Amino acid sequence: MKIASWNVNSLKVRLEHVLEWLDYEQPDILALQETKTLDENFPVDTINEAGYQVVFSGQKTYNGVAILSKEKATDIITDVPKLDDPQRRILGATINGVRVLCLYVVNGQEVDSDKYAYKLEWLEKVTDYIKVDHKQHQNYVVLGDFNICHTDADVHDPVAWKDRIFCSAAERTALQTILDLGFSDTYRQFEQASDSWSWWDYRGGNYNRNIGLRIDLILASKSLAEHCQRSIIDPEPRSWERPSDHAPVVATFEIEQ
DNA sequence: ATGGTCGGGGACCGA
Repeated sequence: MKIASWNVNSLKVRLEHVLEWLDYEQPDILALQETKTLDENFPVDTINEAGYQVVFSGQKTYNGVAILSKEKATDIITDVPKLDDPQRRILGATINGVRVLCLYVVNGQEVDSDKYAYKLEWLEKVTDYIKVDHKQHQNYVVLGDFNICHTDADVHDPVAWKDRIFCSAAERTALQTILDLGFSDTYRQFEQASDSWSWWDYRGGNYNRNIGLRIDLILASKSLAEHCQRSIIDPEPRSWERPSDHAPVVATFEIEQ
């Protein structure tokens, strides 16, 4: 079972990229973030014609999440308890017995800003939900754009980024708290090349200079993680014309479907 | 060599 995640930075602009990528990668599940698409405008027919079903939670201009899957998604959630949030950043679904939680974590702008406080509160409420929901679903994947660099290995310049947004102690602790519920960062289960990033700033030719961050993660529950055979970042679509600033990430699990 | 959205200029958000 191949499970992927991609922040597409507007599905309208990136639809052809998504279709091209689905065609060659053939994931069973693809979680999208930053679709920036109202539900009534979601390209359901085009996705269906590509062989995928889809569920989504969108809004105008900002945020928006979706889950594409070859098999049917059930038990859809778009919100978690105690988080009354108009921002569409959360989408949970069960597919082939695997609970999938797609997250577009709050950016946070700057440490100690109002948005930073919202980021930490948002993470706390989502973590509370995962803790409860995981008890009912052994095979569980939390994936998406986390907007957190877990360790200095996930940052091109840890000195410059020290204690800044994405790298603050409170953000890293929040991510560790999710991992401590029994999740594994599948990417780090395998030996990886150094300087491997999932996001590169559009500015300054940063992709060609390989200056970036690893902020797009696929976390798997213990029962799934022990069957993870591969977890990679596919940088290729970042080199395509008019790309998303994020690359897709992919994890493969050897499990009964 | 800053992109996307909304809207029709430029502000806002992003990471």
